[in-house]
Amino acid sequence: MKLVTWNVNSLKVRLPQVLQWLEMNPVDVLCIQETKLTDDKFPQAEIEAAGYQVVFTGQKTYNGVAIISRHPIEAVQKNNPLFEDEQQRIIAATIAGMRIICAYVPNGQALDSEKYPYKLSWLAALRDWVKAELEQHPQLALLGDYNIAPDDRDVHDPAAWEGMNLVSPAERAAFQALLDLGLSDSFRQFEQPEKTFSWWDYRQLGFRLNKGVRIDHVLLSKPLADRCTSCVVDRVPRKWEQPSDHAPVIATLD
DNA sequence: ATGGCTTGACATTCAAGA
Repeated sequence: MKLVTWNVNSLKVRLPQVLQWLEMNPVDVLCIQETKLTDDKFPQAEIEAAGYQVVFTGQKTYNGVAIISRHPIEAVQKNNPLFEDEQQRIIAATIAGMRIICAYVPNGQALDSEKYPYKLSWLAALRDWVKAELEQHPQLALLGDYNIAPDDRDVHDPAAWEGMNLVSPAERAAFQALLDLGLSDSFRQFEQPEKTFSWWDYRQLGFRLNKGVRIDHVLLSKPLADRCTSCVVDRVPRKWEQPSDHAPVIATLD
């Protein structure tokens, strides 16, 4: 069982790469973020033609999330019922007995931006909702772009980033609060190469110089974490022409 | 030096991303 998260930064631009990647990597569940498409423009037929089911919720220009699955998709929930939000950032569904939550956490922009308190309250509401979901679905996976680098190991230059958006103590505490629900950062269940990241800036040769951050995560509840045999970042599509600035993160379960 | 890419939109510059 392979569960994947990938921020595609516009599905309109990236659809050929998503289909190419799925052909090379026949996964069970692919959660994507930043589709940037209203639902009437979503390429459902193309994804179904590739042998997958898909559910999605989007809006114009910003945000938008989808779950692509090889298995039947049931009990779809769009957005957090505990948090009124016009921004389309969450879609959840039950697939193969697992509760799958695909989340695009607000970026926050900067600590003095009005988007930063929005990010923190959004994360607090996510925690409350995931807690309730866990009580109903012990087998739960929370995949997405968290816009949080949980640890200094997850930042190419921790000194330069200290106290900044993505690494601030309040954001890291919000991430820890999710782990405290009993979730496991599947990437850290295993020995990993140093300086493994999931996002690199388009500018200033960010990818070539590996100036990145690890902000895309697969969190697993205990029953799923116990079945997890690996979690890796696939850097291959980041090297393609006109890539997303994020790479897919793949968790494999027995 | 807030620059440097990339995407999308009531575009022909601006907002937003991270």
